[in-house]
Amino acid sequence: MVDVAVDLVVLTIRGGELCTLLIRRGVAPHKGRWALPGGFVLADEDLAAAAGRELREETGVASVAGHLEQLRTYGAPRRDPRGRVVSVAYLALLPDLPVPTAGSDAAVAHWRPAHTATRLAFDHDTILRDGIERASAKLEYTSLAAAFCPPEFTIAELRAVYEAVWGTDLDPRNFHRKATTTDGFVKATGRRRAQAAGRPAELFQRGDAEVLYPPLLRPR
Amino acid sequence: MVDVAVDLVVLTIRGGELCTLLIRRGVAPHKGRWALPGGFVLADEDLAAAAGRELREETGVASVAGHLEQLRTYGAPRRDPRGRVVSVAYLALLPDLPVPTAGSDAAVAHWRPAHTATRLAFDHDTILRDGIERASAKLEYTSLAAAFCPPEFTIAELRAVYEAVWGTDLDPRNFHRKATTTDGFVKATGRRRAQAAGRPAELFQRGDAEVLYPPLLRPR
DNA sequence: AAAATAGTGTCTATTAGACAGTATGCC
DNA sequence: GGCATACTGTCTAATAGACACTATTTT
Repeated sequence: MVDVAVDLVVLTIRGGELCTLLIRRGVAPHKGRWALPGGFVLADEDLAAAAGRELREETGVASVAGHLEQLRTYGAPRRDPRGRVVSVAYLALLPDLPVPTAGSDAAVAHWRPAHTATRLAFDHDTILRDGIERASAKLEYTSLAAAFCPPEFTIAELRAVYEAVWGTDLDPRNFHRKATTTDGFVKATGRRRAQAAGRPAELFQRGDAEVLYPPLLRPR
Repeated sequence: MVDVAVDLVVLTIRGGELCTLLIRRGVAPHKGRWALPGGFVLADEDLAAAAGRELREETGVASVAGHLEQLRTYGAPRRDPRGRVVSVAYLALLPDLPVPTAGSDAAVAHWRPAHTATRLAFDHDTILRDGIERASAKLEYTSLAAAFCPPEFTIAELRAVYEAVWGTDLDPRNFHRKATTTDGFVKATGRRRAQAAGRPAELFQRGDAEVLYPPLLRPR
């Protein structure tokens, strides 16, 4: 008999950088260390429901926008000094929210750059790494990048998602062509949005396709 | 507090068909139904170790050849009528073995066609479906197809893996070119193997690359 | 007009898909 | 020789990457 927890890798794009939600632990073990948000699964609760509940409690997000999927399960016998805890990690992708750190929990959540976040509690370094790698891979062959964007977004915003997650620059012209011609990726709204300067960009919504074919591969 | 189990989606190619290892349950619940092999994780046992142990017990395979990876965790509150059981599913890919059903367990394992296997115990229909989908997807962008083959194999055998898993025919000439020119996919041994008829095929080993770039995409 | 950002068009290299043709074995 | 399978070469269409150029806004 073991305890089952869910841990959350919550990713968003803030200021052109991939960020993850971390909480500072107020109690032992690993008191004072940064950790992924999470908690124990309730007696009669589904795993995905527990992940959604923790996400709401930590971020205040209804999670209607964005995306939540199971990442991987971590169950090394001594990963938690309190005893045997098997943790089912979930990956959440969210648009940059106006209320990112409003936690009803005692511990307040903070956004931290995801690529450099390290020395986390438990095995959360590994879980975070796995989450970033999953997100990077899924941007290639799914339309999931739009989960980082508000309901209506410009092609430049969509490109910024790829650039932040992959840590590379992409050619704006070629990206525009790929995004707008790949079937089901984005849907034109006809509306436009004015920037600080320059020609106003057309606004798009997420398309119907889950899978991009052909995929949008990372440059090697 | 819940029980944690591992369930195994064990896949191989037999007679040009994708097959999965199933056991007939001898005890309630779901007595007499077909089910994925699996069992409970021991008190101080790592999840991957438990999966490897179950694989050995059910198949007698040392699992040195082949491939074993975590698939996904299934934890719906009422998925097991005995109580709360969270199951961490693993996916194993094996070459067609001379001793496939030698089980030291009371229940004997049998190979069954994977694509048509259905009406399994618990939520094992879903787990098997997810395992097949994972294998199909990973053939596209990894060199994992070789895990289905013996240490030395012909390009035709490698192609048969793709055709069995994807359920499609591939052009032998184009596949040969793709397999032999994609960096790190296969390594020539210089040896040949005589068939029943026709020119003997060159024997290859698995290459160093984990990831295929560019990928070998399923036809749509 | 200058600057800035959005978007289109064009050229080239690479790759996938179709398939003719050649190589090398067994009967 | 006939047949079967392995392998190579060639043509064409689609796609990615590089980048010139046009469009539409603010200052």
